[in-house]
Amino acid sequence: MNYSQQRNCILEIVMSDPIHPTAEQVYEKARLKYPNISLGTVYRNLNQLSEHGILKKICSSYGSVRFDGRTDAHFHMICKDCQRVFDVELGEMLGLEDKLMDKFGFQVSEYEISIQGVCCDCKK
Amino acid sequence: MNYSQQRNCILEIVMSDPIHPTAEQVYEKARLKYPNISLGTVYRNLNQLSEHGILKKICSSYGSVRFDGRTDAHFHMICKDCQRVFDVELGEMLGLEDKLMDKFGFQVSEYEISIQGVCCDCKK
DNA sequence: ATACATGCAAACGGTTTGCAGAATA
DNA sequence: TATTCTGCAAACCGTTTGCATGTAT
Repeated sequence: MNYSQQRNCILEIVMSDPIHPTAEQVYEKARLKYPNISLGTVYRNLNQLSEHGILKKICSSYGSVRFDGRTDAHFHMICKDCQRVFDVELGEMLGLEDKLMDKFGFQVSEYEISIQGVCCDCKK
Repeated sequence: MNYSQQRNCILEIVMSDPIHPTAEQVYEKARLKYPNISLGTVYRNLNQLSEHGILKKICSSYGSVRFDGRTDAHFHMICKDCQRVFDVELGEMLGLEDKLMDKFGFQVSEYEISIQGVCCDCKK
């Protein structure tokens, strides 16, 4: 990958705020700095960054794919009302990989835990 | 929901074989019994059944949404090579819901654990 | 100079929807 | 009879891609 201003901007947008944005949301933010940036460029860069393991795709049942600047193992909680995605630390899952290898011979490379429910804000 | 032959057939297809089929795969199977069934009908029914909690949607990063006849809590392991989806029993996750409520006030309604990696068949 | 990235616009593919007619209650 | 469901086809929308131009190395 060569350097590009646009990709750098896109990466910063995703890394700097853990809102787990959609491509469209990244596009809107990127346009503040690069008014002519195209949605295609945003998609291309988000995908490239994911393929290089710099970002991670989050697939939720609600609409579009989201992108995550954190690539270490952690949970995601998705609120059914506001559809925000919250990070949760791993804790309980430590040791899981070994168990799956022992029992199934399944070599875990990454995982994604999506917990749906209602967050404390929306519950009010 | 009124009874319908097509919906019943669709439900049986998803329930009877834990392959976690896509809508397209359900469509192909349903056409064996109802050659004129439309893809729209398959989608409508899969979504209705999911909304009623009779089936569950599985969203994988690989292409289409998949459907699961099991609605109790369990893991999914997705092979990066063959893209098959395997069921794994819960085990380690028991107690998670209480922890999330205590710590975040987050009311879990359901969750989906997607573990990506390479299964023992594909590793060969 | 060469490879890579961009903006634009068109294409793609999975999914949804409007409609007229058929099946169910 | 009133409601729900179906098949069909068109629309939809998030995403990808081809192309000519611009930028990085």
